[in-house]
Amino acid sequence: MKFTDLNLDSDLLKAIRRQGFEEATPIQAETIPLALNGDDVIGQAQTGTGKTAAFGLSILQRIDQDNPNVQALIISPTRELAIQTQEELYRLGQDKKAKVQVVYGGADIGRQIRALKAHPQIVVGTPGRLQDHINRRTLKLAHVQTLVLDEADEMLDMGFLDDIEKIIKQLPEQRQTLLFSATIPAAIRKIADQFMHDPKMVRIKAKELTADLLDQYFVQTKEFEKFNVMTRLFDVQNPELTIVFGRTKRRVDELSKGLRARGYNAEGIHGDLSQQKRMTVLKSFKAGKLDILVATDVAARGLDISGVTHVYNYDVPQDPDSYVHRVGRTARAGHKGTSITFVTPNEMGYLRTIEKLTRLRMQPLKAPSAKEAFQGQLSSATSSIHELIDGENLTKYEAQGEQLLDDYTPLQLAAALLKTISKDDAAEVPVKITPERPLPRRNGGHHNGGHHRNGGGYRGNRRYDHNRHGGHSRSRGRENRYDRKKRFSHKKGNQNYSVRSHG
DNA sequence: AAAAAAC
Repeated sequence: MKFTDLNLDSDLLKAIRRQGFEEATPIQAETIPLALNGDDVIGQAQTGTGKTAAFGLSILQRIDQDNPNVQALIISPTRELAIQTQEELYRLGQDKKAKVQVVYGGADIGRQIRALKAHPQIVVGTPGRLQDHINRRTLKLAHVQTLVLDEADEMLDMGFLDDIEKIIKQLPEQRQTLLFSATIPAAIRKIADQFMHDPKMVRIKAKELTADLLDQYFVQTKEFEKFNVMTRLFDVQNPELTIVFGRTKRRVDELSKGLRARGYNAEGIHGDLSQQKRMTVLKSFKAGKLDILVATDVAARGLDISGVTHVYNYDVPQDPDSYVHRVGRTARAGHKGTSITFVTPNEMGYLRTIEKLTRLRMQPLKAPSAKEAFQGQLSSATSSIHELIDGENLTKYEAQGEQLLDDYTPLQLAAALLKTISKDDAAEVPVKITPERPLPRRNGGHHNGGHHRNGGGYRGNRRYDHNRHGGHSRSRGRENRYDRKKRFSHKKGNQNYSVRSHG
């Protein structure tokens, strides 16, 4: 179905066209007519199916841009998702001149208050800060016509039920409610019974998340050698846009620090970082200035980052849903993706459970040997140097003869090669990652025993003192494209050592 | 058991 068949305003069609969309996704094709008709809708769909535009377009169509009141409210589980939703609505609503404001915690509330005074017609936010604005009476919801509960199952899991109920009580009874959720457990049904009127179900078949586009692997490895195995895999695969998921915030800190110590271009993101930091990290990852994003599950759901090639699960995810969401960050929009999950021998049961419940299969992958990793590094360095001398400027260099020697002496080229492979290089920095407490037993449903408090001696917290080696960055950031002299490190290529050859 | 979310 094409967007032009959906009875949308020319303003919206213009925005859609400008973004290069033509075909509506299944969730859009089914949801938009219902929502335009004013029906309540329960949409069962994973992220990445285009559900933001599904509710966004119908909201924008029904908005009265001459009415200064807040007419639509969208509640999101995480700040990043709220920001992303606001951005998408802004893009779709530009020609319509509808104002969209996002509010979330960890950011200056004064600025948000001023922005809310400027009369946005659509407000996107996270539960806590929305509640805060409501209490301060800086957000008035008396004229809201449409409420969207995005990632509703997620919000319930996070314990937002109370907040959401409180917010809903501020809304007019006469309104439209759109609820989106990947799963529809009993608790969601209850919310629907309580707060929705004769909702229409739109169900998108659990997107065959896989098969052709996503290559899923697992690597069996002992806890203490995981980190080394991971960097070897990086050396073999040359990650460009890679997300590494860790189980805890502390782990994410240690992993990103360790990766930087070994010269990888990595940054961490989790809920204890300032919102400022979270935003800059995500932004630079999206812009390709960062090769590796190390994240807790804060980044597992809903985030749409184009071009992610690899997802690593440094630890087996706690629950199957988490696995599905994490690996769903790659293989998006028709692109291929690879996921690699590390599993210790006694966690194999978890892996099998995930496979069973998600009906997904992971292929075993052998950890690369040190030699293979070394060859991977060598190959990267070689292709870097090749790029220096015969990349886009080959013809120029050929025409100018000795110009090459002026720019890069053979000594410099040799040094570049050596730097990448040298024993003194950052690649050799030993990194110690504090072992995590093992996962609780799956059966029985109750966490018996094992209730040590955090820091009860278990996390002995011996920090490794990394030698830092300044200067040598493995960044292949796109912004450095023309800064050739600095770019002595690897570049992609290296197909020979692709992970698929082990499959 | 952990993560997310309001100061």
